[in-house]
Amino acid sequence: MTPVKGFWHHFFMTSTSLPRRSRAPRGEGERLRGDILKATSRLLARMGSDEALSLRAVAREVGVSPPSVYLHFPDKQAVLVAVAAELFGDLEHTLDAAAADAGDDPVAALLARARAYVIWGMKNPGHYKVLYEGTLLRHITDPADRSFGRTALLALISDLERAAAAGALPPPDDTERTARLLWQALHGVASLRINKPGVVWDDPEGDVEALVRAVLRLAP
Amino acid sequence: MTPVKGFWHHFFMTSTSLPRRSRAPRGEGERLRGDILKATSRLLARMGSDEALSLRAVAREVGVSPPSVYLHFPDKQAVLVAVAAELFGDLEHTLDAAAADAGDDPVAALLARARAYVIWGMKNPGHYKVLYEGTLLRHITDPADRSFGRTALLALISDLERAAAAGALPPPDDTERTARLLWQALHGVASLRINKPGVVWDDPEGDVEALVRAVLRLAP
DNA sequence: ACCTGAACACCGTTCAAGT
DNA sequence: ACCTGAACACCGTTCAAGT
Repeated sequence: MTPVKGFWHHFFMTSTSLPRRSRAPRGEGERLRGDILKATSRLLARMGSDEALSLRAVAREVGVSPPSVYLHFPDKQAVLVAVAAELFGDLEHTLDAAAADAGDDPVAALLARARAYVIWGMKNPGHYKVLYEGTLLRHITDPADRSFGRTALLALISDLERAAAAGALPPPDDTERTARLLWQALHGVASLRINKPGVVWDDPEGDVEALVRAVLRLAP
Repeated sequence: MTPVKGFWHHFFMTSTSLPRRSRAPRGEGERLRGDILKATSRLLARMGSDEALSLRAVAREVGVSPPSVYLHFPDKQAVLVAVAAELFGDLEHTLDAAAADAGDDPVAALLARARAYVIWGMKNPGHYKVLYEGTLLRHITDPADRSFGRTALLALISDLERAAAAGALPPPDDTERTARLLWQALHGVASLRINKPGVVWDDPEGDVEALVRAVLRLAP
C-alpha cells in the first residue's frame, strides 16, 4: 500500500537468499503465481494425471516452500483449474488456427479442426487427460469454470452450420446433435490411443477422416 | 504344513477378537484375499479412480490393519490389477449375454453388444474409468495382464465377421479396422458422458445406434 | 510484503513382533 | 498360521513466525 521503501525492502535488497529461488521484490509477488502455473503444467504433462501431481512437487520445482503455493491459490484444485483454463485456451487457439488454415471449404475446415483436436491430444496426453478425464471438474463450484471447454464444441457446431449452409451435408441435419456425435467419436480416437498404447492402432488422421465422413454421411 | 491343531489354533479358538474382523481359522487365509478384492471394487466404484483409492481405506473397510493387505498382494498395483481382471470378466460376460439375447441377426447382435458396452460404462462409471482410463495399465509388467480387455475387441471383430459373411455390410471391409473405429466411437460415448456430466447429452442408445450405423454405412 | 518451519492427519510400504 | 504396531518417507493444508 505505502510506496515507501521500508524495512522489508531493505532486507530483500541486502540479504543473500538462502532458498533456491530468490525472493521477489515488492509488487512482484505475482511472479510466483506464474511460476507455479508453469511448473504445474510441466509436471501435469509428465504425470498424466491431476491426482498424481503433488503441490509439494510443484513447490520443489519452483524452488519454494510448500505453503508458498497458498499465497496465490486457496488449494490444489484452484491451481489445477487455473492451469486447465490456460490449456483449454491453447487447445481452442490451435483448433481455430487449423480450421482457418484449411481455407474456404467448410468441410475441409471441419476435417482440419477434427484432426487438430486429436493431434493435440496425442501430443499432450497428460494435458488431454486432465482436461477431459480429470476428476477436477466434478468438484468445481464456480459457475464461470463450469463452461470450460464448451467453446471447442461451439466451434465445431459453427463449422457444421457453415457446411450445412453451403449445402455440403446431406439433410436433414440437427447440427448440434451431429457435433456431439463427432465430439464423442473424436474423443474416443484420442482417449483410447492415450490410455491403451498397447493396442496396435491405425493412423489417427485416417481414423478421424473415416469417422467424420461416416458421421456426416459423406463419401469415404 | 502340519495338520496338528497346535498352539496358534488353540489361541484363535479361545481368544476374544479385538479387531473388527475376526481372525480367519487355519487354511482360510484366502478369505481375506477375497474380502480385500470386494472392498477394493466397492471403493473403486465410489471413488471413480484408482489413484483416489487408498489401501488404508480398503483395510479399514475390511476391518483389518493396513499391512494385512500385503499378506496377499505385493503392492497396491497388484490389488488393482486383480480387481481389473474381475471387472473385465464381468464386462465381457455382460456383452456376450447381450449379443446372444439379440437373436440370430448378426447386425442386431452387434448393435446389442455396442449398446451393452456403453450402458455398462454408464452404470459403472468408476469401474469403467479404472479399466479404460486408469493409470494402472502403464505400470503392468506381467505379459499375461497385458491382454486385459482384448477379448472385448475380439468379440466385436467376430460379430462384424458374422455380419460380413451374412452379406449385411457394404464391401470392402477390413473388419479389424472397422472394429477399432467402432470401439473408439463407443468409448467416446461412454467416456465423455462419465467425464462431462455437465454437458446435455442425447439418449446414449440413440447415439450408439447412430454411430454404429454411420461407421458401418448402414441406412440411418 | 513476501515467504518459511513445524505441525497435523493422511498415504504406501516395511519389518520386527504378537497371538 | 494369521495378523498387527511402530516406523519411514511421502502427501495436502494450517498457522504462527521469520526476514
